[in-house]
Amino acid sequence: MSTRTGSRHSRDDVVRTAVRLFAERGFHGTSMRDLGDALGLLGSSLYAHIGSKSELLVEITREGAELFQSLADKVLASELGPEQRLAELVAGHVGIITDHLDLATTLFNETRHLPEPERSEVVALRDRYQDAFRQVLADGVAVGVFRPGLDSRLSATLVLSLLNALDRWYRPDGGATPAEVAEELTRFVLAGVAA
Amino acid sequence: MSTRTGSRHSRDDVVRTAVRLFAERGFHGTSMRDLGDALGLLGSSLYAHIGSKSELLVEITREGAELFQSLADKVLASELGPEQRLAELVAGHVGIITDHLDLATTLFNETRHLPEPERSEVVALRDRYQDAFRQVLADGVAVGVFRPGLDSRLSATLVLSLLNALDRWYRPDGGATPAEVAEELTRFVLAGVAA
DNA sequence: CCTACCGATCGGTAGG
DNA sequence: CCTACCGATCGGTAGG
Repeated sequence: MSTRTGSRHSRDDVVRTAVRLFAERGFHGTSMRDLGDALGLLGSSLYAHIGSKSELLVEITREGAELFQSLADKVLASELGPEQRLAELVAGHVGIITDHLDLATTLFNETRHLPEPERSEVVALRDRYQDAFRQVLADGVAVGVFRPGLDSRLSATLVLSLLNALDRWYRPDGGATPAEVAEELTRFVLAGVAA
Repeated sequence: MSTRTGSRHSRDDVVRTAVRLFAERGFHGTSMRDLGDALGLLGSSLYAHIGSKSELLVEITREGAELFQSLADKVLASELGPEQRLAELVAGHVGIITDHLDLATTLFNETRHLPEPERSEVVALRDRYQDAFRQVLADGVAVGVFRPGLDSRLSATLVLSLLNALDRWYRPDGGATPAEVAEELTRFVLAGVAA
């Protein structure tokens, strides 16, 4: 429904529309003609803006992975204690997903369809991110605010399981605001690891 | 690596191989020729056993959804209290995923690619299953074993977020046995809803 | 289960 | 960004 007359699209328009379609139908479920249709041009015309279909996926997943990585860097550089750090990670994570729902969905579901070496790079970023959670949990155990004997690796996996599933059920027009969701998730997570 | 000489495949061989490939590469990332290759025959030969590619996905997702539904039916028919019911649901859910990993992965990731009306049917089964969790949580609040004021709908979503993510990280050759995973998940879930 | 195909669609390019 | 294509691959069928 965008104005057609005289409207040329930017490369960014193409990327943003690709994020939406990849999230809705999957990478292999979206053809370049689908993407062109959504923008009001031919599939072949997309190649004036991009080099290839997989380039789009690379760009999208990398951008998503970097959002999470920036959050971890910020929290780890802070002066907060383990409990506050965990709460900041949870709230920040929820914020990224609620603000960039299609980006997160595409990152979580389509990373496996990335070509190498980009797939391995995104997986490595994800592992680094998960390790930030593991570190914060281990620190909390060490200073006694989290349960003694807690398996920090497994617990990081469980916390991220909870957080990453958000893209599967959170909808902006749903009952809860992002802040309410973050609060509820924080409560659940802290209960799960509390001393 | 199956014996090739004189070996004809059953329809079930085709379905089981499809589950594996759909889990690994996704429905749209798996061609009928891929599937034939994995079985040692031509893509076109598959049509001696099945009617269509989407029929395979329908059968696979329906089978998966029914496993979970059977669990819910069994637990709801039991004489257990809410806490024990929740523990049985968690343990049973973990058992289904660890015993049928590719089936669960395909159910969770590929349901959206189902044709209608089958997609809606599977979604309805999933909603019924989720409602079993919601009911058990609400009962537990009513009798005082779960936290007063707990939002049973949201909590059911969170519990299932935790459980369904299992297919993303559980590996049979990983560090933890299914029983250990179930125990850890039960602990985490019960902590999250405890009074 | 293979041979021999089918029309449709795929990602992508040359040239303007 | 369109016109006019390309070879490759898609799901699927007829006939044996």
